[in-house]
Amino acid sequence: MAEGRRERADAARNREAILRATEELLARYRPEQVSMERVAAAAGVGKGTVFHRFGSRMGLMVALMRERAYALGEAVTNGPPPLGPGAPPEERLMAFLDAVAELVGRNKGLLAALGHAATTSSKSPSGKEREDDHAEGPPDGRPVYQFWHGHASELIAERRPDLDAELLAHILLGSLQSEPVLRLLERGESARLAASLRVMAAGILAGP
Amino acid sequence: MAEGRRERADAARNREAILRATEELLARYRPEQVSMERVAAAAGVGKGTVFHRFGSRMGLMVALMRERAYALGEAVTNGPPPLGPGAPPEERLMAFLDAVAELVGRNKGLLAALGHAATTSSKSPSGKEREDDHAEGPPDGRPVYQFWHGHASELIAERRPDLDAELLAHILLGSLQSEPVLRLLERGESARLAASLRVMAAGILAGP
DNA sequence: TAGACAAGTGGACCGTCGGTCAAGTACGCT
DNA sequence: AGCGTACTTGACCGACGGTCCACTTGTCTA
Repeated sequence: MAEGRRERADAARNREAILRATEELLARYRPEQVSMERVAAAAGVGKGTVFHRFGSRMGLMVALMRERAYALGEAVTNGPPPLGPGAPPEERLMAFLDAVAELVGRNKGLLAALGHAATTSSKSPSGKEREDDHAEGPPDGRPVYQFWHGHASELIAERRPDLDAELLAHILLGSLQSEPVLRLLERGESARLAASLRVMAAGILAGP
Repeated sequence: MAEGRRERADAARNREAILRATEELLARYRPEQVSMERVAAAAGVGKGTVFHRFGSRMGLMVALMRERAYALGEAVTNGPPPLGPGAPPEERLMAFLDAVAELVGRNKGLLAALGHAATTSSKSPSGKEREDDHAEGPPDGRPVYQFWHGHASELIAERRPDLDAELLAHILLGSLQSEPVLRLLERGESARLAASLRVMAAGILAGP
């Protein structure tokens, strides 16, 4: 891949400005109050530019999420144990859940915005696909959630092949999208979440 | 409570028509495509009537949810074991999770719509509160989710007072709001969900 | 350095949404 | 029958996500 020519300098500058503006607005206001128009205004560009760059509200949020999740993705695939390869599955899963809880805790608004974007924009009329190239994100090009889910799923399956690892991983990770849990995170209690996730993971992995 | 006079006949008829229309639309279309205007048209009433009766989109969805959850609420508080009082906590929790998974499975669209309503309507400008009286729902007047959470939470705490029962209950129940899990339910795999919820619950309740 | 062409930009515009409201309608009580 | 009031209605509102296209600007070539 990686076809086509380089990105123009002004375009890159604007992309950055939009991302940073979204970040700041998301930190200051509730996600549904962060409209694309407000983002554009805060970034000092026209609304059309935002859509040109990111395609849709969903696209913007995903791009921001990828950026945030990049380091974790790297650590998981290439980093040192216990997050990276090498440690036993249960330790890797625990470490991973800790890291995810902490990451989500530091980015409370974004997860909610992603959820909001997912339900709000019932796919743009034309199924355009932007933001596929030049993507920061997990090492491969897959969306953040799928990467996380795949990882957790594999770790569970490795230790307990008798269980429904895919679904269990969804349940574990799904809690991060639940409103009450998000509210908790907003009050800075991500350590409490991590502890409970560890309890659940331990319960699952404790074998027959 | 229960003050004021009785509900007028035409009002009751319309309330019923609106509820049934919402039900049908939710079964046939994705939640974000079920607009209040469409509901009104399908029910054969004006849009204003829908808002007069239910206050907001959220109010409508909550009313529908209450109606659906009424039987479960009854069974849990007054019914026979293992769902009702009498059985040991772990059995009650298992039975409850089974029942919830099945209920949610039969009402896929509604949960998603509730989530959508929660993020979409950032509370109506005037904080009106309708639908507080004449509410079917769990025996008390509390919203469905709070009732469910309270119940699961108590059962966990009863068996494992050393754990963070509140949070664990949120995580368990929160999975029902997660998109991937909802998609699974849409494909009729509620038994699979129930099984995995049992695994998690067992994992939590086992031990010291 | 000139100039040409693609890439990028901006904001008026569109359809739709959730929600409001004032004016009209009809129920139920006496 | 007649009255008060609860109920109904649809035009209306502001805001949203998303589109469009005339216009500007960066960059590549000669």
